[in-house]
Amino acid sequence: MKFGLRHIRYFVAVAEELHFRRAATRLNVAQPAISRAIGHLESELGFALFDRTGRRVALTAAGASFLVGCRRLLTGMDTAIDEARDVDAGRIGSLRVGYTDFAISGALPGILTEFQRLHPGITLKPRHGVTRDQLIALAEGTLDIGFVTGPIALPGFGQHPIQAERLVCVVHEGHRLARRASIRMADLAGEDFVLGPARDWSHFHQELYPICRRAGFSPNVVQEAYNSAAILGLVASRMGLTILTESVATPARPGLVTLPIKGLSERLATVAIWAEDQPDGPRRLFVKHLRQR
Amino acid sequence: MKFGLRHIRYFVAVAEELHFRRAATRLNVAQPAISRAIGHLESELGFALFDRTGRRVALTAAGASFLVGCRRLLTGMDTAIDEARDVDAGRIGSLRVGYTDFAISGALPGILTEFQRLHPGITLKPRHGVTRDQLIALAEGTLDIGFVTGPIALPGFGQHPIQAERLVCVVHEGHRLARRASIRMADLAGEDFVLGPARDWSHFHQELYPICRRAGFSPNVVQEAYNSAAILGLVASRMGLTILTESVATPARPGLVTLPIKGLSERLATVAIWAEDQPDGPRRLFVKHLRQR
DNA sequence: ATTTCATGATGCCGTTTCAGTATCAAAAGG
DNA sequence: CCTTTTGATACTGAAACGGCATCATGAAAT
Repeated sequence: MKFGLRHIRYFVAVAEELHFRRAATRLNVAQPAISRAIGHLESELGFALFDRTGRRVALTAAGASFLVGCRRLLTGMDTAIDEARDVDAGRIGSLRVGYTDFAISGALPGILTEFQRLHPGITLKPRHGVTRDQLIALAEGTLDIGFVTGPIALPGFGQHPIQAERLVCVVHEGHRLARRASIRMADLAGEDFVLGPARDWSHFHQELYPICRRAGFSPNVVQEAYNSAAILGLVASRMGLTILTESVATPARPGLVTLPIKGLSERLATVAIWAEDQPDGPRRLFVKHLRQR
Repeated sequence: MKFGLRHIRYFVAVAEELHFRRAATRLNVAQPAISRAIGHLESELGFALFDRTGRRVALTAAGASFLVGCRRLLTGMDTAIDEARDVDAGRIGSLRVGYTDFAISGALPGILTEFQRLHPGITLKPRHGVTRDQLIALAEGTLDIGFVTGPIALPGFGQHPIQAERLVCVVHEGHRLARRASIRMADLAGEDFVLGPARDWSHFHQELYPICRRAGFSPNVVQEAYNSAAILGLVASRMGLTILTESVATPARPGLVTLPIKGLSERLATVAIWAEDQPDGPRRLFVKHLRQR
């Protein structure tokens, strides 16, 4: 097999035109080049592709068979290139997206849905994880992008702000504060708190504790629960109250009352974050999508 | 796309070895040729196929995608060539085979069955036709090979004898000759004959009439029927008697008696025949098969 | 830390391949 | 019989390609 794609292309052109000169014109090449290429191809293959009887050019049976193979070959070549190009540009591939309880209750579902619509070739692989675990996974390369509680100050990571939500207080309906239209942080001094575990929810705690301290107390945690749904369940079970973001607490649940907190300017930020030294395929498109929102 | 199959082959080799030098060795070329070919391919494609970080060579995501396309391409190329070669050699294709009533009752079914078993890639297309029509179809190129009543003397046609069958007489069971163990041609003088039409069965008639003349009579044809089954039906209906070959008459039918003819040395020859100026694909194999029987 | 080794990239040169121009030969058409 | 059309061939210059020698760099060994 001592011939190249060039021979194949010439052969297909001649087979379609059944005319050497027209094929040459179509290929922007002189006619002798075609004659030689076809001749070479035939001698390499060991059988004739065309019947040149007089000035009539016709495919032989073997030529007709070879033609379908060659067409498949050329289109296969094109699609192989296009697909590889798509993979290179990140338009095809998979993207592992981490999320926290706070992120998944906010803007993230909309972001993912819209991205999926724009880039159906990319398989999104969402996985739950607290901020700390996500940061580790990003650095290890087992996660492509994380949605975590911010702010984060780490070198080598790219970021984009997603949301900054007001904190609200959630109490059970029998609680002494349940009838109030709003509260102040100072009202919560001495109350029993239900929170996420300090180790896993460290970023949330780092936001919450200074706020409490400024209001003159330190939260008295009587129960730890491992996700926001469990926290709300324990609050409804009258184990205590909690502080969460608006979007987590907002879907009203029976037995629970959500109270806005007056005089509290702090908001809980959620940021998208990624490791800049990791190879970026679909991630680039995703970040671009975030920035264009 | 300014690259050839050579680049593809080199790329696949490097992708499989993940090592430029080993790939070069495998391809029996020097290592710089590989470096340049891959470099050229990458610059043509516009994206990297390999990550060359240090002395480690790894496929990029795009390279991995391109690799599967390239493998498909190469195997596709090989099968395209093999298939075309098979078509050229006549191992794949179709063969239009004509047959007469005499041929299809004799050796032909066995020949076709055996050929089909040996060459499953060839589609046999049997079609019925009297000798004259088959010869015309052969000359026109609408038939590849004919099984006709011989002998034929025509230039430009190849032939091969298939069978030479004894002629027998068929009478109805009530006929005056029905009890005889055998007859002679002279016994048939004055009898009513049922034969195929003179126009279509001309070759058969050309054999039969001289025989009758030599026996001292000319057959008195009272009915013409358009195939051997119809002839036998009319004989059974007591319209007359007929003369056919052994294999046509042998499957005994109720109401009919087959009589050997003594002193008759002539046999009815069936020959395979083909037009030598027609392109021969599967026909060559078929003729070879006939000659090897 | 320094040396050594392995490995891919690059410069240079001779060979091969390839395309363009001009021309030929054969067949179809008038 | 002459003209036109069309594929094949000869020759020439350019581009592609491969091999040799060498360089640059990163990993392993001391």
